[in-house]
Amino acid sequence: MLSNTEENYLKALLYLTTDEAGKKEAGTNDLAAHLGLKPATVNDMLKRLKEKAYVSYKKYGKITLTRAGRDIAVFVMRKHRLWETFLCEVLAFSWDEVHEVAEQLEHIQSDKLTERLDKFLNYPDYDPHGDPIPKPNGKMPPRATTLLSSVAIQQSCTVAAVKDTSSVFLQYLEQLSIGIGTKIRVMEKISFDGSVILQVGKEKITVSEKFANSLLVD
Amino acid sequence: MLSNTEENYLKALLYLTTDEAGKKEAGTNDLAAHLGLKPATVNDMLKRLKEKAYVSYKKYGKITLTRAGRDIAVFVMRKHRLWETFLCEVLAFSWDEVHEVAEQLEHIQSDKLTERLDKFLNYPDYDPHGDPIPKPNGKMPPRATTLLSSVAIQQSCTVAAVKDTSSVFLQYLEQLSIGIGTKIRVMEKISFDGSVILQVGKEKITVSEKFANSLLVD
DNA sequence: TATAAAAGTTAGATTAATCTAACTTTTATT
DNA sequence: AATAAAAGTTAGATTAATCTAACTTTTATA
Ligand SMILES: [Mn+2]
Ligand SMILES: [Mn+2]
Ligand SMILES: [Mn+2]
Ligand SMILES: [Mn+2]
Repeated sequence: MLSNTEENYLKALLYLTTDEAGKKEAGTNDLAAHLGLKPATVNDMLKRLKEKAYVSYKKYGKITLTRAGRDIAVFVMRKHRLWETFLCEVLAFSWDEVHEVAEQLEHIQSDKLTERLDKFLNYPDYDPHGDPIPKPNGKMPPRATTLLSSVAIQQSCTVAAVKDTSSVFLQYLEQLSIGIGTKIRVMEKISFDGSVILQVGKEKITVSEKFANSLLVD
Repeated sequence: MLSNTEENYLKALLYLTTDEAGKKEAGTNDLAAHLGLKPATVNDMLKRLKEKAYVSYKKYGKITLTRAGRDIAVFVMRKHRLWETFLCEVLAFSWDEVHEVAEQLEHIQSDKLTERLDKFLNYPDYDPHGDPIPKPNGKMPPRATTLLSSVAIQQSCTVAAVKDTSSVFLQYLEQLSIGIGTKIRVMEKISFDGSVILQVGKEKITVSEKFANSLLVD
């Protein structure tokens, strides 16, 4: 059985080598930065994970997850997102508070618990941030890919996910009464700095380009 | 912040030095046996816990929890029992399956989670085994103390708690349709071997002395 | 292409948690 | 009280996970 630490490495690798982080390959430094560790530390751990056949790489080369490694990482991600959903929907946590606790809960080892939790939550497809929750077979519901910034003027859309899950951003969204499912109409784009003027409910608000690049919509 | 391991030592000490285990004092060997470790290992850890002022003892002497140590142990126990209750009541686990998972969940660090869980469960006083759940202030609801074996003939009583939480016993109780709250009438006691004949619902059943010493009643 | 910068690796150290084997102190039994 | 047994401690080793400092390889750029 894997340690929490090993699971965290695999999860970080999954993140770094999938769409989310942009790139398809990950190196020692990327991992170290993502996990808040030193490259030397990561290098040691990678040797162990390679030994156990969870990752694959050659000296000085890029790192990829093996099938076994990816399966574990996906399962940890499944647990993380199910717990985040539980915390929000059942225990009334706000969406900026759940991540830290889910980081711990994702390591609880009990298949029965995971499956019962999934059932209790009525088999959700997305977590509170709009991220897809992997199914028991490892398949993922489709992830929204359209950025708010790419929506044409006068078009309407629905918030599907947040690309940035930092507390500051999530709390700002809260303040603007924007959440998953909120309808937004793009009114105007300012060429000068990329700002966008949106219609949200009865309110007209102006947001930055950075903001418009951090929201995914349908 | 304490490691899971340290929390387990403190919880074991709480158990060993309270009513439950009979004795009031605990030694290195007791602790080692209870935790499935070697005395040498426990000795090392005790030095660290003493250093951190969670336990108190002198060389070759008996060990006791300090106020700080006991507070932590009680809080871990609170979490353990709340999670067991959650697993049974909300996720439909049976009472012989919850302990193992609760052993993991009891170490999740989030006061907010604990308090929200308590609220969600409607502030339960007892866990699925009839053990009292400590309140946030550390106070415990009263624990049942009457053994089924001490109930007089022709007296009726209600099952309040199990003294033995092993799977075999819990599953046996299940099979006999006996759970917390079940009404039992003591019909007869066999002097030869201490067996007891009980009336449970419409059934008349005979149980061993060991059995009668493992159930607590009101 | 030569060299500097970035990325990755190795060596050596530290801390927590565990073990075995040997030793010391306390307690129980003759 | 003497001695045997039990309980507790110490010494020395191991493994996982981390670090710093120094070194090597790869990549970028002048
Ligand atoms: Mn984690
Ligand atoms: Mn999430
Ligand atoms: Mn535990
Ligand atoms: Mn219990």
